[in-house]
Parts: sequence; structure tokens; C-alpha cells
Amino acid sequence: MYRTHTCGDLRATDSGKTVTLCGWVDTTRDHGKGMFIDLRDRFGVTQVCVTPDSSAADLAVAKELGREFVIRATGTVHPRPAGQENPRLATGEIEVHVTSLAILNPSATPPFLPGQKELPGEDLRLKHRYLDLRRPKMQRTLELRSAIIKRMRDYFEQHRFIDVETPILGRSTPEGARDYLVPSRVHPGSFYALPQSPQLYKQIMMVAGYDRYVQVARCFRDEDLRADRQPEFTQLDVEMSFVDSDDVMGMIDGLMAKLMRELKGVEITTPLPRMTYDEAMRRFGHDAPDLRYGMELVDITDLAAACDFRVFRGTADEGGCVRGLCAIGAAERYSRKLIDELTEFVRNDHGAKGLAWFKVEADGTLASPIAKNFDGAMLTRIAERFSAKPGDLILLVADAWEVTCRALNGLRRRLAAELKLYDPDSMHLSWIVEFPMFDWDAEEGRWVAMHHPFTAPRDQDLAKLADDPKGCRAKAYDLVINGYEAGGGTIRIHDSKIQQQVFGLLGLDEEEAVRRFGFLLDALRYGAPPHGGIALGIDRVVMLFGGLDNIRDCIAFPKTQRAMDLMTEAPNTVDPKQLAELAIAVLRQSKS
RNA sequence: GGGGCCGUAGCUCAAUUGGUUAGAGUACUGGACUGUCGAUCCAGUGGUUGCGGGUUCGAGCCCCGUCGGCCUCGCCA
Repeated sequence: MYRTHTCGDLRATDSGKTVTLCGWVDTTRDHGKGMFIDLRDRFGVTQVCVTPDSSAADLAVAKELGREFVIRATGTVHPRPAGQENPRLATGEIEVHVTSLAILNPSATPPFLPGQKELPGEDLRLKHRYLDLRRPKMQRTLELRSAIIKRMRDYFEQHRFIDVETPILGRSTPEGARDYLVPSRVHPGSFYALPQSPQLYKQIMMVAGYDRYVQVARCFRDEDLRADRQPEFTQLDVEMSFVDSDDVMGMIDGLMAKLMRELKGVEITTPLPRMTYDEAMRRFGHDAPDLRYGMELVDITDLAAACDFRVFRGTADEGGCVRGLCAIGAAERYSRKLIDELTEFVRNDHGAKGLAWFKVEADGTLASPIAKNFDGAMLTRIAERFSAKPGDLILLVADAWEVTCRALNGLRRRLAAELKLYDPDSMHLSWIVEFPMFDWDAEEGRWVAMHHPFTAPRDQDLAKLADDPKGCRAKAYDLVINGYEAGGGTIRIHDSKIQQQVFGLLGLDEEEAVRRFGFLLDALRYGAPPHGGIALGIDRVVMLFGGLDNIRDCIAFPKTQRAMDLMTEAPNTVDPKQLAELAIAVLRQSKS
């Protein structure tokens, strides 16, 4: 046995015991005839002392120690001298007086230290991930991830779910995200696709009668990365039979309550609040609004239609809308220059044509370069509509509805962060429900499924499939935490007639549908129960529970924005022999 | 594919905005010191300013290209 305790175990009550600890040398403090060594492992730090009572050999070993050396120290637990306890260490009441010290493995001088104050550049952290993962913050995050996944598994087992693994090598289905492909050696020219999600398999498990299915499933999507998106990520995948939306949401409500209670010490009330998609877009301009703060969007299209300002009235006349938000007390903070930056932000990042603004003066009047285009009464009505008070800043976008949504959502998030409108440690969970079934793809001139083609319409919207696809709402629900989509799911169509109708709207004729999803359509013919489910993005849930701002810090070995693993240098080129076996020729060699 | 920020010692950053020999903290090396815990003190090593061009009497700084990291729009059923 290498050790008797970890570096986080020992307390004053252990005084007098002879113990052996192993770990990494965090720091050493050399006092000549004696030394202090902070010995670190995942469980904590313990101060190990080489005293004048220690042997000359041990002192000599201690003098050899460098940062991140792996050592084993045997000694006696002593209470620290009065006044020398370290309240910042869990083991700070004691220290271990060495009677035997051994270097298990020295360390090359590390490019950075787990304990250093300033975080090194992320490329360096990723290249030497084994050092980065030694940082206590990373260790706490991966422990949190483990704790979350354990509780998820416990919860679903208690509710009689069955954990089923589904294939990683699957079939490419061209809808949706770009697939990662795996060539088949046995079938030259044919490819497997890595799963974007186990969607179709879990539905088939329902047809097979397994009723409650759960899986912690790795998913792959070959799309561009973001702070909250990795090419491979982990979903908590859930599917249930004989359920409607409320049953699935209720199940997840219970899970979130458990996670919040056990990991955050917070009791949340369930059912979680629900808001329709339409309301979310109207009040916040986004289907995953951050509800930790207000600053809701306000529509003044009716006023714009009646005003003299050509930009506003013209937009209203053309069927667009004029909407805005009111940043309380922000007039002084946002100088002309900063407002110019906001204008560039909505133009470049969100496609708006511009940004109109008013500052509310001390006497309640609105000041702005464009104020002269409005009569006083109109300005008063605008201020009233926003409930604007002196010192407030009103920002307005005049454009198509979709553009105002995007631009104002972007503004709202940016301003809230800059104005610190929320407690970054707080969490707000809610459901967004009743998503549209279809989106109109203007480029391709056809309807596309907003979620996926097996999403069931609401019962009361069935008739709209025929005459009002745009107004047709789905049995779909997204779990939103702090402005992030933490998960989403739907009730699936189990009626083949409705499925045919939806395929028809999506421009999939029967032949095409069979070609793509034939195995699922086949399965649905043999007694498919009503079913539905959800998938939660585990990486995002960990990020949110951990109060982190990117998903890479929740993943042991993440990829860079260009989808590289800097530690292993994947992806890499392969031997021509490997390619030949797979009957693959590379058209263009990447320059390297 | 588009927009933006960044790249200077092992690491984190600075360099009076184009001007002498590119600095600091930390790490590292050597030395001193038993009561430190960001130990302290003394001394020292350490630079292709990411890379390649260009402008200039002169470039870390300006221009073009390129590589890499991050943020973001598109994209992500």
C-alpha cells in the first residue's frame, strides 16, 4: 500500500498517528536545516515538515525536490504550533513531521504550475492538459460533472428507466447537422456516420416496448464551434412511452429539483415556469431568454406608424416593426462612442440597419439626434410606453420582426452583462413550449422541421397541418437555464397518416422518406406506442451548475475552435496504406 | 465563408504610440536561513517580439500575407 491517507484527510484528531502520504510537490519552503513541503493530491494539500529531528538523508532528499515531483512521505501527525494553523487548508490544523521521504518520480520543469495565479493561455493549457487538469478548479469541475451524472443515473433508475447503449457507428441521415463520417473497409465507398443524437434508436426502443429509456450518450456534429458547442458532446438522452408533454417535463422537473437541492443547496418550486415560444419571442426576442433579469422588449410599431420620422414610419408601413428596450439608469454610462459601438454590434452581428436611441433627461424629455423628427407628444408617448425614467437609455431597432428579435436579444444580453443586471451565481430554470412545427426556408423555398420531422403537432393544431403550417405548434419543449438551451425534446408522431402529412409538408415524398428513415417507418407500423422524450446537454448543465462561461472547462479533453485536440494533435494525416485499405483518395492535401 | 480581439523571456504582462543595449513579476539555476504557508534575503541564466514579406535612416509598434488561440454572425433538423 503506497499511502495510508490522502492529502485532504488529516485533522487534529489524527495527532500522534504515523501516516504515509503520496502526491505532488506543490511548493517547498526551504529554511536551511528544515523544510516545509506542501503536498498536493486531488483531495487536498497537507503540509509536510522536514525538521531538525528528521534524518540527514531525508533532508537531503527534500533539498532535491522540485515542483510537481511525485513523492511519498511517512511521518507523524502533529498539531501545528499555536497560532500557526492555516485556516485556508482543510488540513491546516496539523502537519506531518517526516520520518521517511522518497521521490517516486521527478518532474521536468513544468511550463506552468497548477497553483499559479494567472491562468496561462488556453492553447498552452490544452497542449499540457495533464497539468491543467491538476488545477483544483478543473478537479472540482470534473467532480461536479461526475456528481451530476451519478444523480441523473440514480434518478432515472428510481423511476424505472433502463439504460441502453446505442450504436456509435450508424447510418448517415442527411437532414440536420453535418455528419462525421467513418469509412467502411468491408464496404468500399460506404460510410458510417457518428450519431448526432440517438434520436431514432430511442424511438425504436419505445416500439420495442422498453418504455422508459435513458442513456448518457456521446453525440457528434461537424459544425463550427462556440463557447457552448463542441463537435463531440454528451447528452442525457431520455425517451418514455404512453406520455404527453407534461409527463416528460414533469420528469425533468423532478430531476432538476434533485440536482438543485443536492448540488446547489437550493429548493426550487416545481413545476418549473413555462412560457410559450411566441411569448418568449415577443418579450425577449429569443427562444432561450435569460430570465434572471427583466429589460423586456417593447413594441412601438403602432406609434411609429403614426410618427413623422421617416425611418420608423416607413418600416411600419412595410410590415416591419419598431421595437426596443429600456436600460434603466444607463444614459450616463453609455456615451456617444459606446452607443456607436452598440450600433456596430447590431449591424455587424445581427443584421440590423441601425440603432435609434433616446436618453431620458432630468425633466423627463427625450434627447437624441433624431428627437427633432418627433413632436413632443409623441416623445412623451414613447417614454411612457417604456416606463422610462430620467437617466434611462432607450434603444430601438426598426426592421423586420425577425431582425428586431435577433438584434434586441443580442443587445439585451450584452447590456445585462455590462450593467451587471443579474447575480452570476444565481440560476433560473424554465420551459419554453409550443414551438412552431415548421420554419420557412426562403433559400430553398420549402418548409423545414424546426425540431425534427417526427415531432408531433399539438392536438388542437392538427387541422392547421393542411391550411396553416406556419401557425401549427408542436408538442415541443426546451429547458432553458440562464439564457442557455440546456435541453429540448418533443412528443413524437406515432400515427402514420400524420407522419405522411408532415413528410409531405417538408417536401419528402414517400420514396424519399422510405429511403432516409425506412427502418423507423417500418418500426412504426408494428405497434408503436405514443411516446416522446428529451435530451439534456450535460456539458452545458455542468457549465451552468459550475458557474462557468465555456463548455471546454467542463470536458476533460476538449477541442479548440478549429476542432483540434492540441494535446494529441488530432486530427492527423494517416498512412497511405490505411487510405488504400479504405478505398479513399484525398483530393487536396492540407498544407502542413 | 464574414466580423472582431490577441500572439514580446518557461509563464503572466509592460515597453512613453516609429527612436539608444526590449523591462517587471513569477518560474528556473546557485547561495543564505528551522516555523514557513504567494516564505524571505543575495546573485545569476533566460528574447528569431508566432512566421514570411514590405514601408522607413530606423519596426515589438505601421502595411500585406500566413499560422495559432479566443469571442461572434452564418451554420448547429
